[in-house]
Amino acid sequence: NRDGLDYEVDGIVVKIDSFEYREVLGETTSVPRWAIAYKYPARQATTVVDEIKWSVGRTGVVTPIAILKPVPLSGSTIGRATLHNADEIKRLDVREGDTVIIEKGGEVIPKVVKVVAEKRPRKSKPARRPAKCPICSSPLARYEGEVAIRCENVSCPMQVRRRIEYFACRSAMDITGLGTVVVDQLVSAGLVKDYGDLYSLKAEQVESLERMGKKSAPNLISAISDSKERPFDRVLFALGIRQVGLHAARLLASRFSSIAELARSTAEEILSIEDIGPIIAKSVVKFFQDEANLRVIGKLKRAGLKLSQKRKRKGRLPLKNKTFVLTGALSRYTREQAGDLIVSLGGKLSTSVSRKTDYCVAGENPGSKLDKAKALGVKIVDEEEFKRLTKKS
DNA sequence: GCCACAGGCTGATATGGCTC
DNA sequence: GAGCCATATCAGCCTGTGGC
Repeated sequence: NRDGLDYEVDGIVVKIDSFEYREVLGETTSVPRWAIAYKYPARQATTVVDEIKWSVGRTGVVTPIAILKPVPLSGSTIGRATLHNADEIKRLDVREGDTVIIEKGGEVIPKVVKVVAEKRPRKSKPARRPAKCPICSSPLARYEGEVAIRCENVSCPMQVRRRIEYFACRSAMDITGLGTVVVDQLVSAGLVKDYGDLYSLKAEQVESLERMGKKSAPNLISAISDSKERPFDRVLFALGIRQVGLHAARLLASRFSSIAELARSTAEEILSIEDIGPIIAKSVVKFFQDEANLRVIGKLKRAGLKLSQKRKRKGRLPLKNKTFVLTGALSRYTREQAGDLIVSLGGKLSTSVSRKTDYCVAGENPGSKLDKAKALGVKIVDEEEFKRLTKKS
């Protein structure tokens, strides 16, 4: 019905006002021009804020977290909720000791919705943002136009730990067995001062750590050694250059064939890459101007990591200019494999759905991205169809 | 300058598997 | 059995980019 309809699935009412006909990937199809999905309201719970803690991330951003009296909500027990930043604390006027209403956004993420003002303790004081880093006591800075407050000490022990964790994480060097706790131990024991030191670790050194033994120590050393095989773009991502995530790292790797070439490049040269703007370009240049970063890269080079790549010959790119979003679990591919496949065939992988998305690949238990894709008229494909699309090459 | 879009960053819980 | 890690899923906020 071109004029629109309302329908109901499992108690969820979807209203479609009208349709239009669009050319989607060579097929003429009808898509809703305007639609609203009515969903169940999020379930809420009431609890008390025991404490507001401040955590330090790898970039030095200091983030407030509400430590809550544990309360069951939507199938899990909530004990913490991010407060995002000092402005959010001010907006909510949340204080230690406050009774608050919480809910799980999208049934996953705990969120403080509001404070129950009438239950506020008499002597409560407004939460104050710290003047010093909670870890290293360095003064905190807040730059004009930025919401975040930052610890500027690049040697802050927490930043060092987080950078190493980031370097080792799955989407970077993918070092199995090197998680938060092991990184903490390595840094505390003085065995590692930066991620470059990982490659000179010996099994005997690791063995002496808590909960490490004759089996896990060699496993960790072997995992670190295996990571030397990660491709150039992953190494670039793992370096932790600010503003350079997986996507930007791939773009840089497609333009520069070695880290030396990238380090020599000017902001203008970097800026000439499509989708890279002045902020990212400046951030890359600044990274390679830092002596400490160059020293760590030296360690990586001596360890034999892939700091260069051969120019790729461009084969057929059947997915060229097509943007994909993945939601849910696929049975034949991990998310990473599916993403790599899309990129290798010329496609673009995105994390959020928009009108510009060409395909939403929906696996088992898809999330809200599928709803959004449907509402925007994005072509939805299942795993079989995804396989056919990628086989066309 | 405004706006839409995309990516980056930080944070959350649950569960299964592995190691000690 | 305890503890840790990996994995999966997503939110919310912020920022960068490019088009108009």
